[in-house]
Amino acid sequence: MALPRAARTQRRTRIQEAKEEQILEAALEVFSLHGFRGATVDQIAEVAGMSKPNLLYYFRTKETMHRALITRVLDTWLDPLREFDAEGNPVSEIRSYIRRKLEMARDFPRESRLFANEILQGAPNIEDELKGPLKSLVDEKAEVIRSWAKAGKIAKCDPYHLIFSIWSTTQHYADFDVQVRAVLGQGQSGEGRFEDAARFLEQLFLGGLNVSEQPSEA
Amino acid sequence: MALPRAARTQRRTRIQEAKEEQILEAALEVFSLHGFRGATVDQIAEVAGMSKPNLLYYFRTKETMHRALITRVLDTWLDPLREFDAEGNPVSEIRSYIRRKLEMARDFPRESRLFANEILQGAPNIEDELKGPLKSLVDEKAEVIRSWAKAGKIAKCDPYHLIFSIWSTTQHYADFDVQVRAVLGQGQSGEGRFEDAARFLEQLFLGGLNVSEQPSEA
DNA sequence: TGTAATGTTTACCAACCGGTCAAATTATCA
DNA sequence: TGATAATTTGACCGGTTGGTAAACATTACA
Repeated sequence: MALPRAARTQRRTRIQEAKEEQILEAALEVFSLHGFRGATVDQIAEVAGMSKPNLLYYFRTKETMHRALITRVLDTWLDPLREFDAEGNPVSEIRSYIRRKLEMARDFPRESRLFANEILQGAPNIEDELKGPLKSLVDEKAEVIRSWAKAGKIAKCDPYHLIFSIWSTTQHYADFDVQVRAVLGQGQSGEGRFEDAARFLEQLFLGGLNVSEQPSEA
Repeated sequence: MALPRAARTQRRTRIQEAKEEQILEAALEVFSLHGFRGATVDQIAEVAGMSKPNLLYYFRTKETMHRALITRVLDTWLDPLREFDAEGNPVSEIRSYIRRKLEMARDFPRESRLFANEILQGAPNIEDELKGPLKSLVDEKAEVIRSWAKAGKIAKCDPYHLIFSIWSTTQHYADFDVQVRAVLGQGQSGEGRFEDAARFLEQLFLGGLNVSEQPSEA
């Protein structure tokens, strides 16, 4: 038996790279729909178009696969927040952030659901990453928002809860898609859904944070 | 063998009522944490403090148990929206609704997570209830909100997305509790969490909807 | 080309899953 | 009390699960 991917030192074969990609794509599909415990290796293997032992040759356990998927997705998932620019115009920065998050909910709903499943079930595998890299990034951007409020550029508000509310409102359209569609009915379940949401959320957040509404010294 | 609960016609024994309560309580604990497919009957039986066959004497299948739990919780879960009063003052009605929803997220996080799990995984068992009773109730309240906007009492906005945003922001504190705690750190993870959230959300929604900000004819 | 490393498959296993069964125990009430 | 109905239990079953062993096929490369 050859050494599987876990034992590789430097170079990765073309075939390794392709297969691992193929597997993680299938794993995303299945994990995001059923959660960790609800997903089966057989199912992932079938979606990936390979036999179960072949899959387990690249990822020795179900958990290895899940962890690899989570860490990769978490990284790209935080990109919109990283782009948050302290030097930019507060109003347009917040507006862009909302828009980008909403686009991600529209274009990458599986990634959003993968996280939602993980967090919902107590985040047994990624608690460290939440308390580490995620918290650091949020702390940094919260400080930016606080400075904007202090300078009177936006209304004073708790920056952490502002970020939470942007996360929750935007990701809602990915995670609770079934409910949103059910409530809106067939008429508005099509494409216009996200445009309406974007318009509403812009009004909500820019209205709620507008400094004309709330003088910097209340 | 006696007839189990499914065959009862009218009267329920004290012992039946107590045991079924005991089982649903345990089922809520386990289903809300692991989802339907991730939860095991053995686990629920253990939490309920009884043997698996004994549990299955009251609920013949895992799905029966899950369905009973869902329908019961869905009913109480929608209470805050039902209290939404068309005759009341728009601003205080919306404020009360947010406060009640936030209190439910604080006091009944397991119920919130049960739904989140269900919706997230495609709501295979409750799609009908979403498209029926839930949609009807939301349609009714959306019409109320629209009439308030038309009368110039609040800013014009899409009432459906307003409701979605209230749901998502409040339930976030139950469903994503682990993440919220991780980001806020140990300092603010205690009790003050929900009070800060309430203050922020009130500012956000009442600011975003205030008619002084957005004349009824823009 | 030859051969060693890499990749793939078939057959299989022990543990666990939801659910059944019949026997044993307990509550009900004439 | 005694008989009948309701409840509880241990043993068990077929199917599924995550994972393994080893033979087989393919690729990389000297």
